[in-house]
Amino acid sequence: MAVFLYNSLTRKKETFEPLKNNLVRFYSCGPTVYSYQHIGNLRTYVFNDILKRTLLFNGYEVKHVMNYTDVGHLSSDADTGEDRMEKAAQKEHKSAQDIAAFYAEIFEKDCVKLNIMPPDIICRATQYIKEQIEMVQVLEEKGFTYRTSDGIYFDTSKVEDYGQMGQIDEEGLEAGKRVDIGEKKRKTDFALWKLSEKPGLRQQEWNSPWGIGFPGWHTECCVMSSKHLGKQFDIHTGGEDHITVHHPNEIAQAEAAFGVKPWVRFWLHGAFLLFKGEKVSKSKGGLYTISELEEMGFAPLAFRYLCLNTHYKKQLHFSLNVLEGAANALNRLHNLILEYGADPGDQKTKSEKKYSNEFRDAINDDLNMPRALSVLWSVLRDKDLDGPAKRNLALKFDQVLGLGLENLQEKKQDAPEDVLKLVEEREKARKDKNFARADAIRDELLKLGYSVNDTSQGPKLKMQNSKLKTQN
RNA sequence: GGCGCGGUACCCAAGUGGCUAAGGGAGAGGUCUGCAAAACCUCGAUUCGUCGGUUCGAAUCCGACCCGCGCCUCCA
Repeated sequence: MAVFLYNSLTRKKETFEPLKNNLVRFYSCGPTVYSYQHIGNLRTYVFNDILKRTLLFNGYEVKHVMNYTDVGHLSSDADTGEDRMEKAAQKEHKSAQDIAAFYAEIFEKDCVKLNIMPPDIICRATQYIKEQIEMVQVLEEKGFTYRTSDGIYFDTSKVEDYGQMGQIDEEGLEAGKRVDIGEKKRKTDFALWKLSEKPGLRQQEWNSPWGIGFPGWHTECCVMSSKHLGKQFDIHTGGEDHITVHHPNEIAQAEAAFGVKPWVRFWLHGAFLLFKGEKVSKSKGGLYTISELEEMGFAPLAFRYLCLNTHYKKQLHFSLNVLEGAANALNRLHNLILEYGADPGDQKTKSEKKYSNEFRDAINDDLNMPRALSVLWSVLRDKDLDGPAKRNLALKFDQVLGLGLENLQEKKQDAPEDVLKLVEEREKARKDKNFARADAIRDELLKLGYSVNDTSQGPKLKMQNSKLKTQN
């Protein structure tokens, strides 16, 4: 069964096959670690994760590399403006290194909460300065660069099909109108090495053949990916904003430096998450972090469910309303799985095979998770399957969905003493048919954050997820 | 201005030429329950932004128009 993926490079859905045997070499553009990652950023990493899990599900081996940008990402793609790491360091009175470490750690914790599998290798731009300089030297030797007073630039006119992926028509670019292109020859040219204006002021600067300075943003991905994945590899991903600037620039310089074409076979891009009808930019602020959602009583995996419910290439209109819907669905899913219990019977029925195939077809069709979820719900509704069989299938599907079905456990025993005491008291009241008292205790427990459900096996205590009633 | 995406029920969202237009959430009714909760059952679009066209047949293809959004500044 083949995996079909939409390739931004060809703008078509193509059959995926690795270049080398069974190994998929996969690079994803990571965050610039100068601030918190909001749920919009995180959506992209959920997308990376389902791609990776789908490949693993299909029996491929995956080598996944991701970077942290911790230098040189300027506040403008016109190659002007401040270095965002430097700016954040100044603002928070910390070293750039500390800023990077601090926000990287938070990002990693958020990924764990979202069940995002960690990359095999994480690399930081500042640890590959030497290699970046070497790459610029290669480009210089091959005649792809020119020098201005503030740095070394890549000459995009030397590349025949520059910007193919972004369908860039240089005449049509508005950049020249809105942004000073400085001494660049063309709007599309980009910095490979920026010289420090006054050496000694920046926290992060290095010596180079051209003078003290720092690397341009686009070089790091080429250098780090080739170091760990080779000079040609299978998949490169990122957010949809990279289709027009960052990735065309990477392609141009990598193909120029390495002499390979295509440098990367498949380019996949995740669509943005929108809030209140528009995209949320960090500069405007105002989009939630995972921690903030947790404070509102939402489980992080509810957000993952929400991401899965929309195809990755389609923009997702986020609201607390919609998140609550996802939280309810996930809750129900968890309840069902808990009810089914373990103990799998091993005989495979016909319908189990049918559902497995349907699921695989869905995920292999350009990661169609909404359809995959639909298959899951069909399984849970099927009258001909018993509990353990349903649970079995659900757990299998969850290898890709990552909704935490495997480690579900009743959460009850860790309730505080006084809560347990109230539950006991309530049971006594119920036995005495003192239902008024029993109901009063139930209300009391609810205020303490616990709900009690009476079942044939006695009362079940549940931590109450304070769910927001509708806002937005 | 250049490039691109989308408009499917109260909400989110699959489906891109042909069986009854997936699925989830919310809602309504019912079973169970001392009452709840959970679970289960039943009911929700003769219709897919609008208007034309192609076709035996279109939500799906073509054209025009209306609306919303993204990238080309920051950002995933």
